[in-house]
Amino acid sequence: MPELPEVETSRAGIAPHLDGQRIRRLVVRQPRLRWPVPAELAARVEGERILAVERRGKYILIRIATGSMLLHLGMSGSVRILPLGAAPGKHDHVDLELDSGKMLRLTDPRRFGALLWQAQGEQHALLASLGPEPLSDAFDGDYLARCCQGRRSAIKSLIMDSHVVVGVGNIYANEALFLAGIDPRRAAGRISKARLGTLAATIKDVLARAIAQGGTTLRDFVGGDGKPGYFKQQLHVYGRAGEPCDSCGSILKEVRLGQRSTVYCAACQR
DNA sequence: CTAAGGACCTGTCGGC
DNA sequence: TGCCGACAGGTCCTTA
Repeated sequence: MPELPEVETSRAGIAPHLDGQRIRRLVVRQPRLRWPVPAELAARVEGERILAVERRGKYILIRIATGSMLLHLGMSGSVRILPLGAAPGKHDHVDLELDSGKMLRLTDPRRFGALLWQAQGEQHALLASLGPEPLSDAFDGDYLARCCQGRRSAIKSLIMDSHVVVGVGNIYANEALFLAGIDPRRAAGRISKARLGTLAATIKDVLARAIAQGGTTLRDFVGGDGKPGYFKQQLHVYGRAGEPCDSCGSILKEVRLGQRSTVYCAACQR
């Protein structure tokens, strides 16, 4: 479900409800997510006050004095703020109950998400190897060109690699490559530095615009405030195979790259 | 080291 | 209506 804009929308939606709240109880009904929810997590966080709700890549970090809970939404995860006592559904795996009388509920049908613990002053291995934030100054054409140097894999696969840059998933990889006019199948190492500069800029642009629109709602994604995202109306290629290109009218093609659906315009993208 | 494929899990949809 | 395969917003891990 979530790429960076959806995770940021979720973070921003839940943060006002969590900031400064004391954690009354952590209820884990299903610990078997991508990795097991640590058995001692409830004991670590209960009674503690939430100091901040942050984000690194697609991880939401709920910070308390002794460390942070790391929340990843995987493919199908979402979070909602609900009143205490709301009856849980089949896929409502975790509730973070607050003194305010509300709770943060994690729902994740496919269970590719994760809830982990990072002690204060330490960095979890999953975060340690992440690339820069796409909206930061550290991510630019020079950096991207260095990553692409000598690489034969498809540029689309490379920009979706979280060790290169975080937050670019299948929707926005397709969109950014369309906007940059680059064929998603092109070998990363065979693209000019100037074009990679354009690509870095379009990645920033498409992500920033999607965040401003509250993300992309495909099925039932809603931010923590319960509102859907409105970016779907602005998608040029994702989910549009067989339809005409917005720019030139050619029929958009679909191929599979790294087992992911890839849609592009053979006329506009080279 | 790189690149490619499998793995994890459930729900939904299209075709027969 | 029922069954079966393909596919879905992620990404780590294994294999070659």
